[in-house]
Amino acid sequence: MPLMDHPAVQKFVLHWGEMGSQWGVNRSVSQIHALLYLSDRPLHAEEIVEALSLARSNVSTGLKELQGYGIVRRTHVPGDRRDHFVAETDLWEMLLRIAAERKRREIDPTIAHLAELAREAEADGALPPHVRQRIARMHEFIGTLSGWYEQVRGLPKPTLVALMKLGGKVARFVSPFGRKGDAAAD
Amino acid sequence: MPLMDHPAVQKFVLHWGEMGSQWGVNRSVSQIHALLYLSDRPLHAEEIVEALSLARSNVSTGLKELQGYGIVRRTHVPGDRRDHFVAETDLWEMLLRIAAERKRREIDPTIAHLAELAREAEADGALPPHVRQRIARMHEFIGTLSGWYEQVRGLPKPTLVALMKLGGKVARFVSPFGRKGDAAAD
DNA sequence: AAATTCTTTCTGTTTTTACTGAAGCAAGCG
DNA sequence: CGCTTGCTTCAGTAAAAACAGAAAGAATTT
Repeated sequence: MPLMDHPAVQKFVLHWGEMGSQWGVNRSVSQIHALLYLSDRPLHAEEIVEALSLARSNVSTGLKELQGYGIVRRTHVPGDRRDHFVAETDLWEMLLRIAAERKRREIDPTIAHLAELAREAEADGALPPHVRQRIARMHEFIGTLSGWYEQVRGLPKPTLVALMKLGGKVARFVSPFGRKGDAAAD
Repeated sequence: MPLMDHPAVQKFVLHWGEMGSQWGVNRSVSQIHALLYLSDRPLHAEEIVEALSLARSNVSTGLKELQGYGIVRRTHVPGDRRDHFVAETDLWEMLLRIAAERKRREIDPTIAHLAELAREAEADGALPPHVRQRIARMHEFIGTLSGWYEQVRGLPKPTLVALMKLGGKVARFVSPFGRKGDAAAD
């Protein structure tokens, strides 16, 4: 029984496609991803074509994109020449990879661009000081976020999970003036 | 001298517009936002029209959207009937508000949808167990992230900044006997 | 190496989204 | 009031993105 025949699968895939498009990801791409996520075995392109009623070419492009994000990978099924595909099922891993790739594609170039702009702004005497300052602030801000991500991405998953569960409580480890090591657990 | 006459401003606005569209935000909307961010005084719609060469109606819609995100607000300039607009300049505040709004619009409905799906999946005997499990896992995962956000958003800004600067080092509070990749190095 | 099977790339079409200009509406002013 | 000014909504148009089908390109088999 094909996966898509289950109403729950159908709905999941449709919603995931919607979500994607709200975040700047092509709807077909996120649908393919959703389908693979719910599959417990590697699928080949033709199966995806049938499940989602997409053109073969479209599926090919979509798979490439997903592989670019590192959340889908090709595998081989013994005795079958066709490429098969599986999605990352560890959701932390998935999130971190998507984040990494979007950072690489969008954030890093933005930081570079802002750095360049900040340099130019420095040289431009006619530029109002507040503009210079706001560009610099944005540059710094995005840089800080980016640096934070770089650090967090390297943490072992159990640590991430623990931190997340801790939520706002981590705040007690940091006090505006105090020492960072002041761990007053309750 | 109009803001947009400065090359740095021009470039900033264009790049910000690009960025926006990659994240599912209308290019005009993010351009308007960029312009207001760089302005040190409230602008009225007509000024934005001229600066960005957009239709008046378009600017009106864009401003409404930005107000919806809570990152632009209307002000009144004494002796002028027209509405004027200023952008939030505190970047933390900006980020948190955008996050809050996107959560409200996209994440919360998704969680609700997943909850509904999970219920249905429970009842559907024909549904393969691994599908049930993966839907449940996704539901839980997004719920956890969402809960984390709710906690973090409430923290005072200096605390946020401190935590961010601390980066991966917060890990030592949660896994005292650090593991691979853990930020053991000072 | 010819034929088959599978994948990717390319081009034209469709669909969606963004945008404009006009019309409608509201508020303040003469 | 009725006129002016400013804002929003709406409908048609333009631009952009997504998509399908055809053609080309690899790889494998015979």
